[in-house]
Amino acid sequence: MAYSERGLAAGGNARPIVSPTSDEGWTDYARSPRVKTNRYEPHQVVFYEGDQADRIYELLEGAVMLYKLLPDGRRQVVEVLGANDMFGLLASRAYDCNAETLTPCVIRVLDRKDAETTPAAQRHITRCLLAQMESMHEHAVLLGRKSAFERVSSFLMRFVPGRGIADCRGPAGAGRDDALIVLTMTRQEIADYLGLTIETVSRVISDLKRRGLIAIEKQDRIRINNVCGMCHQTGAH
Amino acid sequence: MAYSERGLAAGGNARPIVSPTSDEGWTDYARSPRVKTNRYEPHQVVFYEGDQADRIYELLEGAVMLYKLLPDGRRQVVEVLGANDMFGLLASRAYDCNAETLTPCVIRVLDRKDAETTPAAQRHITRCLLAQMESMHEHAVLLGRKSAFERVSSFLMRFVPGRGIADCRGPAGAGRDDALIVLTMTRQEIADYLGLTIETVSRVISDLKRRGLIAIEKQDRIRINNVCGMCHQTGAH
DNA sequence: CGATCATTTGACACCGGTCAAGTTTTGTGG
DNA sequence: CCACAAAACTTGACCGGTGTCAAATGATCG
Repeated sequence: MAYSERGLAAGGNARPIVSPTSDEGWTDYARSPRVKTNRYEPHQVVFYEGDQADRIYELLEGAVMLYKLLPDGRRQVVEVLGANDMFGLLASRAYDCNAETLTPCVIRVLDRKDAETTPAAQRHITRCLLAQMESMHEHAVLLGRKSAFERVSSFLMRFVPGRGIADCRGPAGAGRDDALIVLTMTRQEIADYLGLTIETVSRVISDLKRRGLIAIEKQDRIRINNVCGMCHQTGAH
Repeated sequence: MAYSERGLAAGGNARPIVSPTSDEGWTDYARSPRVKTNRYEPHQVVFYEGDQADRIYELLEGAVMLYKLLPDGRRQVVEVLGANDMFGLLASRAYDCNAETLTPCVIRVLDRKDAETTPAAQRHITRCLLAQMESMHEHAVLLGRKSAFERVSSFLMRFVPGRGIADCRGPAGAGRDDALIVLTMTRQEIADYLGLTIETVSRVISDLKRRGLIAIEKQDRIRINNVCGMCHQTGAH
């Protein structure tokens, strides 16, 4: 039995594990006997590309990345998922990606057949897919058309809530316009997500620091000193 | 009234316009009074990014591309769709891409609300989304990690049915292993799809020709002389 | 405090972009 | 069917942004 399964079986601690954003009776689903909720450690593999795909997953807490490998070892992280995202969804019999946690995670595991035959589940899944599809489109632009600077800037802006989107309301008040973001990915993971090398990511971050746009408080805690200024580095404005 | 709408309103010609691959009563949907079927010319815009998204589209015949633009004019084609694909699906209120026909097309136009409330439509939409998501993952690998040669080779292999997939059965018979493919995209569109410039696409194609892997019969008709050989240029083997 | 791993920095090479001709193909009108 | 113009594509020369390889520095954890 995997650690993650024991984790909850034993788990007497009362932390709620039901998704807060339940829409239209979706969480009724969780009452099914075939639904389990598991805890995962950081950097634990949820499934491998090619595995028989008879389960689908709902990420309740934490962050998960999906990635694909080329035979020579090149890796591309194709999606980074957050709370309430679903994954392991597919058209074919086998998963098309590897799924690995970035942080400690709480993940609900559903039987694929159940999910496919429950209308409420269907709606929820479709909604997730639509949102993920939009992210993929945006990411295709990043991978196909943006420079290394723009890629890293776009990546950092992802973590500033409410900013950098189409209708960005600009800085909240007058004066300073900064934000602290906490990275859950290593430089290597960021590089594999942005289609760059680790060295290039590192160089761009150092350069942004040198130019005063950001400050590195800890390796994984970055302060953006001028959110608006950073936004103009993304290529989207 | 747009040309495309008149096209069918007047259209007395008896060409069948119902999708051949109807699953589980999905085509019942087409009987709704709010469903129209339109014809489009090549390079006609179906909708623009930012347009109010109250319709969804089902491509019955032809090919459509979805693309996004950056403010400075850089373009990324994010998806190339074929018969039975659906598009204009979204999470948000406005389309996130531009949609433009590549060839003459027959497109069924559905009311978004209708589609959202019809279970059979839901299933069909979800199925399309799942297939499109897998393509997007594959394309992210191409954009993020493949060389220009690998990108163009992968692109060409897309058009050889049954080959280049995971379980490629290899050449059908003994002896020659060639295939003729007909491109529906210009070099510029291919470049914008593959995240390259038109010059690089042209150079790679010329090089493949020089090395005898392909032959250009007409600008848009390319013969792959050695499908297996081409496949090994894609980076996937 | 030392070992290990992650990250940064430097030097250099090369792939693919840019700019600028050519050349071929397509379309139009006579 | 031909002549011409416009568009699409190809080719060449050059350069710059990223990748590669190697070493130094910094973080983490026993």
